[in-house]
Amino acid sequence: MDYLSSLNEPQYEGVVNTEGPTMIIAGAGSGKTRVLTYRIAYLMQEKGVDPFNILSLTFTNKAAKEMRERIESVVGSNARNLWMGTFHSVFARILRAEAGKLGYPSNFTIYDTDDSKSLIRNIVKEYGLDDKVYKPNTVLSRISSAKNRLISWQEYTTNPIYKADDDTAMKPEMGMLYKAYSLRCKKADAMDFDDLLFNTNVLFRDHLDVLNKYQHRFRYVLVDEFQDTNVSQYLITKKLSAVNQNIAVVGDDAQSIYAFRGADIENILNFEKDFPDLKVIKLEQNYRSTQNIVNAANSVIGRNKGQLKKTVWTANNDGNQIELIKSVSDNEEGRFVASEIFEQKANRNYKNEDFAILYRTNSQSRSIEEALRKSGIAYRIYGGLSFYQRKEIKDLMGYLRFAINSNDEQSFRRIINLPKRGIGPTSVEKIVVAAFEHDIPLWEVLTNINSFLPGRAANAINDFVTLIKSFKIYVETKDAFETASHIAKNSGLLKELYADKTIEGLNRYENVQELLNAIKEFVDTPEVEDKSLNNFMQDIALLTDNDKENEETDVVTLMTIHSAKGLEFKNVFIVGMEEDLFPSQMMMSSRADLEEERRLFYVAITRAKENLYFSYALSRYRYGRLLNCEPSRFIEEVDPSYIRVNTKYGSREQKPSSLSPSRNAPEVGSNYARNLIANRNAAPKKPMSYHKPSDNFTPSDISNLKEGMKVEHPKFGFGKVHKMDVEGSNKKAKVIFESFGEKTLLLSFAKLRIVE
DNA sequence: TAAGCCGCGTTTTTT
DNA sequence: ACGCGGCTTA
Repeated sequence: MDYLSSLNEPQYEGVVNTEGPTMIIAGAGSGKTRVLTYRIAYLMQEKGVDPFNILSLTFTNKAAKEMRERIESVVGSNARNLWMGTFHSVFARILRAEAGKLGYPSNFTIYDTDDSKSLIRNIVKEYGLDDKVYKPNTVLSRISSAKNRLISWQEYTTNPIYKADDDTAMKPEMGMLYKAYSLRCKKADAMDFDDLLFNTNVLFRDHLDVLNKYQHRFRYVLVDEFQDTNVSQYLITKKLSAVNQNIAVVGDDAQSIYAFRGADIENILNFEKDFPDLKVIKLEQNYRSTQNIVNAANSVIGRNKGQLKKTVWTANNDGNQIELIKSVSDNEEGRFVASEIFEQKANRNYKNEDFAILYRTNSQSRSIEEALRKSGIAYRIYGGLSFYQRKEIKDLMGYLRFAINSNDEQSFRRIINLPKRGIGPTSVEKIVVAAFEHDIPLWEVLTNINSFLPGRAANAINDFVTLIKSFKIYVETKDAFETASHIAKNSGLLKELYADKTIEGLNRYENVQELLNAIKEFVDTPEVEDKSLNNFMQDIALLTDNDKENEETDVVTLMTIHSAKGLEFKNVFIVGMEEDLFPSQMMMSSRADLEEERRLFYVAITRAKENLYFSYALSRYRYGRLLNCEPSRFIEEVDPSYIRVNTKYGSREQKPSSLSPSRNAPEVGSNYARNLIANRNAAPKKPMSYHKPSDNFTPSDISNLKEGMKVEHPKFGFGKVHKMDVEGSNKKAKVIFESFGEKTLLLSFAKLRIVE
């Protein structure tokens, strides 16, 4: 095993210490992936473990794929037989195999977030609830967090604790919605993302024989990015390794950035309790970055209170200081970044692939993208609107999904009147309600439509059913590509797209072709045995754009910091370093959240190997408005000795003072003209601007808040506290603002300053 | 049922 | 800015 000689002491421990529970705390750049790969290789080669008995769980498909490739380069093609993938994909696979035990068909549909939200929207409407109170996002995240803590709807609706919480939050119907949502998913033979984990827990809880089978199959369990697991995920891995106890988790609490998704740092503490003879290994030497970068990162993360003890150090060179680039606008920021890349490529022989531009939100990519394009620098954007989220793709996928699972309500709603066949929302609602009230599957209602919906619409439905039946025959007898192209043609989707000769229309047509190409590729892959559409569709909801192969490789990478986790680049630009953008305004409510933002900052810094840039702009477009920005507090949090101000890009431009429509005269009566006039005539709106970051706006102040106090809110201005609700952890205050009237503010979120 | 107009909200990250 | 949903009208 010559590769073992390249490891340092703790790394070596992490590789060869294969028996019993192990926790590897791995600092950024400490060779974590290396340890994981070698550990698996070691298991296979030295311990003779069958790859079939090794389960390795990651959070992104990309990470899984990368690791598989790295292992393959050590142990060869046998690596293909490893159980390796994201939690969601691995357990979706197991759930399909065991679906019958839970009362699902094995071809159940996986609802993506859009499906979930639109289902919630429908339910809220059906129950006549206020959709401003019960916003799909809010409802879904409440349901999601319940599921991630393994709280079923049955428990949620009977346990008064949750009811009390929801009452305080003025959302008393939440439990009812959770129930209705769950029943509707079940009825549609569908699981959402959280169900994949929740139902795996149910499966292992209620079917000990099944649990037993997988406990023995997975003799070794490895979990990457352990700090990002939620309770639901943790319990699955704990159960699976209960017999053999061979569980290895690898993580870094300093890089936990998915608390918003239910990730629970407590898991690290619980792990020590649940596996008392745990072996803890710390990887603290950073091989990735320069001294300067490592030190800067340490100076940032040191500000967080709750971190495990760990000292990340490096033996690498000092390297350059972080360069701070100031610009006047988001567009200028883009230009500066582009010209710096251009220059560095020329002077220091870097290639495009040596650069990454990281930002907090996907929407920030626009200005950067424009600048790169103008400079002729090849780039690739990760994330954003996924290929699979585009309307035309979702439409075709809707047909494919429905042909496979004809009880899938969301697909049904999407395609039933597409192209138009004279079936409106009224008929659709009647059908869905009929299925629910008679407690029969949707498809059964559709195939017997005459007894439920007499009249004109019934004929149209019957035609639709005949069409779908003909598709189902294809699904049963032909391969995925033949089926999909048949459906694309005969559904009328392709024809409709083809008729659209606008640029967007052509794009959409091409996108559909691209999907068909992907299916063709799937069918032509020799290793794929089952070439049915059914098989192709299995995990498609779990795929994201990031998982597609990229043709061009020498490109600058643009991505959010979240997607950059686990990656490294020689040169990294962290752009949009502005207060309220990064750290995000949304996150500024409590200290716990600020600490998560800080960890995110830490992740961003530690992606860089050689050179790091911070960039901020003094103004930025958002919602079509030019907003004033201030430098992020994070810039000041870095020990100043590691930063220098870049003077090359001293701004020559004037900061734009107002939004000036630089287009041709708008058509009279057009939406644009209307908005323009509306904006001009709008009340003397104060220019919407980011408020100054001020210690006066911290949550600590508001704990002293009392009725009758005069307060200031960064957005609503001055007001008087009318009423306080202090129930549970959700403290709320009703405030009457001078210019905005009465608002109820959740105090843990509100930025209030007590005036007097 | 379809088309057209109007008004509203956007909250950040991913499986 | 932009898209979506709701509402009105043909």
